[in-house]
Amino acid sequence: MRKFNDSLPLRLLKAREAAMAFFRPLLQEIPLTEQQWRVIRALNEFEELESKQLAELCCILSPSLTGIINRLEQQGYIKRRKSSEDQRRILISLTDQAKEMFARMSPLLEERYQEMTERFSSSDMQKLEELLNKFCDVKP
Amino acid sequence: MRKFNDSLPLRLLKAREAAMAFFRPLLQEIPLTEQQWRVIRALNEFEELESKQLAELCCILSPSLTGIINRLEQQGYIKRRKSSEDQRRILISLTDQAKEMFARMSPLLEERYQEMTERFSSSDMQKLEELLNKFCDVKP
DNA sequence: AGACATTCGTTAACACATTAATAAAATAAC
DNA sequence: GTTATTTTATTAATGTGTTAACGAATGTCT
Repeated sequence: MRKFNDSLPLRLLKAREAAMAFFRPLLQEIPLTEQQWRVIRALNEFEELESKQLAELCCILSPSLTGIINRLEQQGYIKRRKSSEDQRRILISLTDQAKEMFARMSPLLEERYQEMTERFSSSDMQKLEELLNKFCDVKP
Repeated sequence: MRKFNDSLPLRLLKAREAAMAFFRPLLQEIPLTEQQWRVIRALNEFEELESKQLAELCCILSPSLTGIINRLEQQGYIKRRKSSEDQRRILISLTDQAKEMFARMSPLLEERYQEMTERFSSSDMQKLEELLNKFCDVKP
């Protein structure tokens, strides 16, 4: 029988923790949670998104996203508007305040990402990313 | 600038989801959460553990573990006793009921693990595990 | 048009994650 | 031996993950 530590899900969890250790300190200074940053990062790239698309991109389930959106709106980082064609859809985008904050923070986070890559190994990182991508397509 | 989807933490998150998709259905039938199963799995291997060791092994922070332990005790899966030398320490072990349940479920889960490995690629799996282990040692 | 099912966002209920603070026991300092 | 420090588990407070259920808006079908 496989030993406890050999479980893949646990290894993935630990690896994620190791990665986040590089970014958490910076995010805490703002302060923003990891998920909040993920949402802001997605909105920075795609300008305006529906709640559903945002959930898909960020891998956040809609009930969680509802809360995250509310808190980000409260903090003045995002704005929401209803789609005119489909009154169910809600379109979300960054405020100017959020764009400024993102412009200030992203170089610092990018720097940490570089440091992480170098301390690991640039080629191993590439190989790891490939394997992870391939593994994500494996379904039961 | 790196594109949204290229973030390593996000890839690790997605990969973990892909892996859990193989096991979740089985665990839900018991029913047990993923974290509860991780705790039971550790206790099955190490017989009796202190709360602190358990947290370390399972990558669960102690405040979370307190709740998990309480619920597992309520369900009759674990028992706790105080260490006689050090009255702070709490020793935790599986009940007979839990051992039976584990013996019944673990072959089924092992089977899913095998299926997951085959659908991915046995050699890629091995390579992935190596890279993950190496990555976990990278610290800021 | 009116009954029907679908889709989207939300709420509800519970479990867990994270940080800070606390209480109790053990250890170290003096 | 009493005080200060450290260690261990817990509680508190807030944020997120997960499943089920709900209500409103749209789409479908006759």
